[in-house]
Amino acid sequence: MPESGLLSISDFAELSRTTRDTLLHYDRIGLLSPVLRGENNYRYYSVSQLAIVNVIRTFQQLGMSLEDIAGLRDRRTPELADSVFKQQIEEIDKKIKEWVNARKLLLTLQKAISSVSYVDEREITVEFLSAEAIVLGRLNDYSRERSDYDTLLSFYRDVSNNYPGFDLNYPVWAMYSRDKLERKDWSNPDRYYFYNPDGYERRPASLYAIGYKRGGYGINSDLFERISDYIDENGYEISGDAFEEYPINEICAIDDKDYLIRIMIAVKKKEPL
Amino acid sequence: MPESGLLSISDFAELSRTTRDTLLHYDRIGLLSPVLRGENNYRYYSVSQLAIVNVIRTFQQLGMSLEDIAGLRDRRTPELADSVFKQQIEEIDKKIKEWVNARKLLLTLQKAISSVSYVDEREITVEFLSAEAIVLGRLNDYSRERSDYDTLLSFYRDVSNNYPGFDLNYPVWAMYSRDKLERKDWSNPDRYYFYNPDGYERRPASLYAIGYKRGGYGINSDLFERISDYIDENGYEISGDAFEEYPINEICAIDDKDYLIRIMIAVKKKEPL
DNA sequence: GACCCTCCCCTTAGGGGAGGGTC
DNA sequence: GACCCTCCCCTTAGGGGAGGGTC
Repeated sequence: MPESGLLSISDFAELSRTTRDTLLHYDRIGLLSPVLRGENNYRYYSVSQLAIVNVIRTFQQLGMSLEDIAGLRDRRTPELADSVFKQQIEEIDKKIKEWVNARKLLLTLQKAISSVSYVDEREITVEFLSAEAIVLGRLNDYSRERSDYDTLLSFYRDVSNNYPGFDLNYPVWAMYSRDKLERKDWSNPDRYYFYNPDGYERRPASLYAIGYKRGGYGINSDLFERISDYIDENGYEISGDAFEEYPINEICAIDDKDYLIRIMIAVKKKEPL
Repeated sequence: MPESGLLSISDFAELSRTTRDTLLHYDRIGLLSPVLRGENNYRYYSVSQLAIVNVIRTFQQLGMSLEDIAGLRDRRTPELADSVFKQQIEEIDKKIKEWVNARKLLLTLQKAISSVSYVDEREITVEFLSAEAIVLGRLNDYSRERSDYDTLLSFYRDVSNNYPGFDLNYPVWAMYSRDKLERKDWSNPDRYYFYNPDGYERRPASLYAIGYKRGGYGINSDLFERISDYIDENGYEISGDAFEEYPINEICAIDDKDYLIRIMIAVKKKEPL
């Protein structure tokens, strides 16, 4: 017969927002046992054990193993608890930062996709785009690197070494500099970049001539030609760099025929002579 | 011989901030395989696979199983990715809220402990305390409940039902109402409460006569007497409710002889006649 | 010497029954 | 009928070798 104020295992599980199984496990490993076993061998927990479960659960959330938690329990003093709680708070602040970063990544990926949900690939348009924060690599050195892939690899290594705080989570795109474009040379990108809300550089605010094309990586010269012709024929001139991106890529498409390339060339209206 | 721009498994692990073992596991279960196997059977990854690993890792962080992630990969389209990313962002917002709540709990527990690190238990003091947010229970009904424990249990059930948003993570303390104190009746607490930064009620700002005592739960009348005598002898009078707490309790002490009870009685200076 | 391969065994924190007793 | 018990088997995401080949 349960004493007054004692809780059966299921009632205790409900109030502590855990499961019966979890409490059985805690009892088995000796982490938290009921204050009383009835004559029927039933487990009875006291209300004051609720506070203990909550601390256990919070420490678990933080990635601590039940073994380590039991270790802390056996050595607990006000001084130890004070310092552990302070450390845990710092851990939580780190976790929150990680989640904020993960959120920024997902938002960037999602914005890339939704930005092209109503695109007509046949059209070239001229639009004003506001500045976007990016991480921009060094000038690619094709005299030293064997291929596009090697320059890309150098970019990753560079960012990895020079920006230890930055996750390299974001898909990487290619920039072509203005003078190259004016020579109609779009053979090799000059720099790599990726969008990142914490980046120090900017894809500048400007008018951009924007064109799209379906297909896998690498085959872009025809699209450059189309946009270039459009610029010439519509009274614009190149006024800055070009940015080449794949808003639809292997992350959200299986077949590379479905990939979508977008090239944006900074332009301005030609001054009348 | 590796082709240009391809990465060995260890290099790829380093750049993608995972481990070799993890990549071996992904390959074994068919989640992510290298683009190429060398003639020596070595695994070679391409740089564009980095973006994939990052998405996998982010989904994993969110608690998705590798099996589910592989399922998404096999059905991926821009539309699906768009909606999954949006859902994930909402998940992250929930997680962040959970961490913020865990942080508040730890901070409350830590503040309770550090508030008594330099306490002299023999002294009664009178101090001004500012208001603190609390969750305050209904008036305890001792005609219906069998014991202290039952009233406490009712409190938990009440809060659990009426404040579904609130975690019941915080240790619960006891309030004694003013009129009871004036009759020097400190037999049973009138309400229970716990500190919670989101609570709607307040422990009011006031002068409080504060006393401490070592020992386990329940034996408090001698401390009430001491504080009451101090109030009478030093020209104060009771001006509000009393709050009874155990800043040192089973969470941070093993032996209940080390527990520390604190009673705070709201007082004011007696008006001269 | 540093790196790669394929087995194969091990772990944490429970969840899911089966088979039988208790309120 | 709802709840409790014990026993036993199962899972996910890798980590840790051992034993042998490759750069």
